[in-house]
Amino acid sequence: MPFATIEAVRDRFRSRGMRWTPQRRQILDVLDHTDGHITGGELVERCRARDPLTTPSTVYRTLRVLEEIGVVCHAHGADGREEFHVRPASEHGHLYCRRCGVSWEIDQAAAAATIQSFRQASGFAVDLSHLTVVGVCADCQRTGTGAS
Amino acid sequence: MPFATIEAVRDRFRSRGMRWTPQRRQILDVLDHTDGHITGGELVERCRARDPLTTPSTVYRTLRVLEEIGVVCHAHGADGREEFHVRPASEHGHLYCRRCGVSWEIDQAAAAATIQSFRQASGFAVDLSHLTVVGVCADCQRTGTGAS
DNA sequence: ATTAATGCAAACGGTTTGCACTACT
DNA sequence: AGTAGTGCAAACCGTTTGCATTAAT
Repeated sequence: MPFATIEAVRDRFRSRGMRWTPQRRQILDVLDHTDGHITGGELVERCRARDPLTTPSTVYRTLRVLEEIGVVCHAHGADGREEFHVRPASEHGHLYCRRCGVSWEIDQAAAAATIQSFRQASGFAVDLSHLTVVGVCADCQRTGTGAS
Repeated sequence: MPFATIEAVRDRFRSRGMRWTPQRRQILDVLDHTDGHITGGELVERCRARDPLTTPSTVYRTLRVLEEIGVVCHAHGADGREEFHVRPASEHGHLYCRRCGVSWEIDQAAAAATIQSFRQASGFAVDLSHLTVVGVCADCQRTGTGAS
């Protein structure tokens, strides 16, 4: 359950004079079943699986609104595409292996040293949910496949 | 001087059966005068400033080749665009403030704690040149402008 | 009734491609 | 001469927009 409840989000919409529509409910429902993050395209696809009439514009527009009201926030993945994180699911970043392409979540604990070091050095407040760390995972280092 | 010499790169091309052209020399020359990183679009622009006939396709194709032979490598900036780093200019990442939009380089020293913590935790080898850390800089935290 | 949200189709920006032509080796 | 590289224009992908229509309030 990434965010409190869908009803709470609905009320958040209404209290701002925005409307609650079946499409928005659908999107929220998919997000509610999403673990951590999702790209715009993936969200469109998953919505289409439930309702083939889903259109990208509605999905992207809703995502923008959801970001405004603090339900999601977006970062850019290793390939440059937008990646939406559901909040307040525990804030996290991503660790991406450029050899095997697998990615893992970076939770608060794993990022502690990173966040701490930037705060200490320059007072910079790292946004963990925006963090994508690229590199080579332990497995790929061992098997030494592929180029630099 | 981001890389040894342009001549060394030229020889690297030739030794692989690739050709040395005025366009490639131009691109290398611009990269040689680039401090740290540059986007594809910026490179096209700067080349055009010297030779208005420069075309994007040639620039992007050359960048791909340069990455193959290890002269540059690319990451994705905070906005998702490709950012090319010249090597072996000291490897570095970027710190980007989402309030004021300013960005700073993250050098080896500044990244030490981050790199170390990931290596220790999971043996992951962080690619510093691919690292973009987004957050809020000390100044913007103080002046508290804008929203989250 | 009002006006926010939708669906479409077309535009967008950054990057890539097919192809005929040019020019490096 | 042979083939890698160029320039063009058109395609591409993910995302955004204008506009007429629909539907939540």
